[in-house]
Order: sequence, then C-alpha cells, then structure tokens
Amino acid sequence: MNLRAIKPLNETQVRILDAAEELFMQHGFEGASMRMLTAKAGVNLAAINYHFGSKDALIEAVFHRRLDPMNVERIAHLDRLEQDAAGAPLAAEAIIRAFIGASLRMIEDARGGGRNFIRLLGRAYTEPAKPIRALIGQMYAPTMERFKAAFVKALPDLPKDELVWRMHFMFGTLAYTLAATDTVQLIAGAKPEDRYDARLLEDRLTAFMAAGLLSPLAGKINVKKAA
Amino acid sequence: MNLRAIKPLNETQVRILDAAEELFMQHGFEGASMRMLTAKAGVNLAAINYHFGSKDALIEAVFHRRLDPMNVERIAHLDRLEQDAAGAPLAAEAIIRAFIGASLRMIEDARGGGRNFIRLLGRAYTEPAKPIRALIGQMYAPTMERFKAAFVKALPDLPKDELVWRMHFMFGTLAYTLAATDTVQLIAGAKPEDRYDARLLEDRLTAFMAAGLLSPLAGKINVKKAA
DNA sequence: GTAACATTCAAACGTTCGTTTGAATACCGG
DNA sequence: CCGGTATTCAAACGAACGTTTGAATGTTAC
Repeated sequence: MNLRAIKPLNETQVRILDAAEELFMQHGFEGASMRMLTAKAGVNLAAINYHFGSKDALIEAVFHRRLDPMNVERIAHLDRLEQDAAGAPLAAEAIIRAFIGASLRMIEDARGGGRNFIRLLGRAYTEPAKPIRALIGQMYAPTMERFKAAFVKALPDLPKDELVWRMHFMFGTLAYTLAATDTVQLIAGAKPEDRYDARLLEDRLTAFMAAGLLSPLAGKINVKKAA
Repeated sequence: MNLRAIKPLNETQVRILDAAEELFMQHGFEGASMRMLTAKAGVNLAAINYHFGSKDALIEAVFHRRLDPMNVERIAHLDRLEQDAAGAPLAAEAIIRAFIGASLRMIEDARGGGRNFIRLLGRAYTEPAKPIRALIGQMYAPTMERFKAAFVKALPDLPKDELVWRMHFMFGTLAYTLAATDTVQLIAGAKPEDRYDARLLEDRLTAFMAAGLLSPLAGKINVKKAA
C-alpha cells in the first residue's frame, strides 16, 4: 500500500520525527517552525530539508511512521477476529475494540513519542489545511472500508446510511478524546492521571460507542425522503 | 458575565468579523493572514489593528460575538425545561437537545456566517494554541457546570466521574460533527447535502449521545481503585 | 591514503508576517 | 461653515518564516 517504510531511518531522521511529533502537537503545523523543530531535535536547521525535502514532506513522514503500522494492526486484528468466529457474526463491541485499541495502546507509550502522536492525530482530523486532511483521508480510507464491511455484517438490520452516521459519531468521539488535553477539566474536577489508564479508557469508550451504535432506530429518521 | 457586547459594532467591524469567521475556518488562525482577512472584508490592512487592537483580540471577538449568546440560549432553554417540569426529573434526551440545539440551529443559517462559525468552533476545541483553548474553556465553563448539574439530577444513579467522562464523549461527538467537512466521505458514499438538515442531524446526534450516556455500567469500571 | 560520497554547518536568500506611522479623508456638534 | 474627533489609507517597520547555498566535516570503499 505504501512503499515508504522500506528504507530504514537513520538517527537524525528519528530525532527530527520525534521532535516534530511533540512540537506539532503543542503548536500545530504552522505554529511549529523549522527553527523550533531543528533546535528541539538538536540538529542543524538545514537537516529537515536535506533529509525530508520540505516541511510538508516532514509532516507526511510523521503520519506515515505511526499511522501505517497502526492501520495494519487494526486490520490484522479484525482479520483474526473474523477467522476465529468462523463465519459467525462478530459482536459490535469487538469490532470497536479492534479499531480503538491500536490508538489507546499507543497512549501508554508514555516516554516514547507515541502519546504525542496520538494527540497530534486527534487534532489532525479537524486540521484546516486541505493537504493534511487529504493525506489523513487517503491513509484511513482502506481501513474505514474494511471496518464498515465488518459492521455491516455484524448489524445487518441497520440501514447503511445510518451506519455511516454512527461510524462518523464514533470516530468523532475517539478523535476528540485523543486530542483533548485539558478539556475534561472543563466539566468537573478532572483527574488527568487516569485519562491515560488505557485499559479503563478503552472500556469506557467501548461502552459509550457501542451503546450509540446499537441504539434503536427512532423510526422517524427513515421518512426523510418519503415526505 | 462579559461586558463586551455592550458597545454596538459598526459596519467595518462586522465585515471584518464575517471575513475572519470564514477565513479562520478555512485556513486556521495562523493560516489566515491579516492581509487575507482585510482583503476579504474589503477594508484597509490597518483596520483590524485599529478596531480590535491585534489579531489575537480579533480572534477573541469572533468567539464572543457568537458563543456568548449561544450559551445564554442554552442555559435559558434548560431553565425553561426545569421550570416546566416543576421539580420532576428531566429526560436526558431533553437536556442533550438543549445543549446541541443551539449549535445545530446556527448551521441552518446558511448564507449568514453562522455555519462558518460553527465549523470554526468545532475546530477550536482541539486548537493547539494554548490561549485559544483557554479562551474557549473559560467561555464554556459556566455552561458546562450548569449542564452537569442538570445531568446529575436527571441521572442520580450514575457515578459522577462516569458522568464526566460521558459528557466528555458527548462533547467530542458534537465537536467533531460540527467541524468535519468531508470526513464522512471517508466512510462511505456520503451525502454532504443532508449533513445540514439540522432537524435530522439533531435526531441522529441525540439518539447516539443519549444511548451512550445511558449505557449500563460495566461493573468492572468501578473496581479501579479497589484493586 | 585517497578518491567519492553522505552529512553537517553557518550564512544568507527572498518572502511574508503582524504591527505602526503619519498624512489624508469622513463625519459631526457648534 | 468650521474645528475636532473618528476613520481610512498607502507605506514602511523589524522580525520570523521556509528554503538554498557552498564550504567544511564524516564516512566508506578500494
């Protein structure tokens, strides 16, 4: 699908990618300048252009390094589930966990850059710059198709456009939860320390999403074109 | 609560705010330059600094113009519901509608700038720049407290920290849905034209959120500190 | 050891950024 | 009609932006 990971990264490239992950997360893609990035990485200003070509290409590389393996893992997980089920329909909760588990496990990578990337990713979904949204979109498209097919099989009675909407809502819930840093504190006395208890968060997210996905049809909804 | 709306806006200020709403939504706060903004508004480059003081102050003004009345409306709606109920507990769906209705109704303001603002708002929740997140946070804090109290009364059996998490998830679902422009098309053959059928979208969102909010406790979740 | 290549480095490139200035014009109470 | 305030305007400010350059340094192969 992508031929990018075939050439291994040297140390300088890794340092740049790690710095970019953190600074893009903190300041956004435009807000993090080449000088900030190279200073944080401890490399020369010209190193990014030398190793990646341009700032935009660096942004691409940041996403490819983490997102490609993440989506591979998601699909592999789903394949395994279906194989074990041997034709029987999967539980919606299991499909949801196959999708969100890859993200949440990376959050536990506390000292590595994984957590930075996950929060960056949550923000990228609503990034204004078109090229970035397009990049994210094309990186996710095959995974989304795969999971949509799995949901269709698991929920044969749910109309397709209703499913699309509910997948959209689920995706939003996940994206926002990953991106949000201090918004929980808005609502109440937050305990940021257990936001990153990935196991607990996965349970809560799965319960919320599954309930929304399986909620009964209102009946009214399907008359939209009959009027 | 805020003393900003007391001085009426002249035409130049309104033109600037409208242009800012659209360009901030399309390009982000850093991506939309003073020259772009003033050109779109049809005013001189110096007009923003003259009328608002700085670009950052303009950003603040953009949010205050729409968000303050929106939160006033939300709380008024909730007050009315509780008054009509005369002490009886409210349905969770009704509280949810009181919150999301104000946003969704503004989407229907098709030719006005309301739709632009709503999509901008959806993005601002995950904005990297700290001052902007802080601004949004303090503008929302009282409303959040008010709605949290309403949910507590409506769902007395739901543990408080569980409620906070579910409110967080609901907020994310809404924010992402408002911000998303073409991400739905990721999932399947999307029909962007009915994304802005606010009535239908409100039904779908309410059903999804209410199901998540009311989903049964997994039991396991509460053992987190007992272990 | 030296030629060939890869990488790092300091410096500068032209452009665009947000903001400021001071003169020109519009508006308005007397 | 005039004096004073409010607004608009063209021009310029210094700073920061992403990128390029060419020399210096490291690395590898023979």
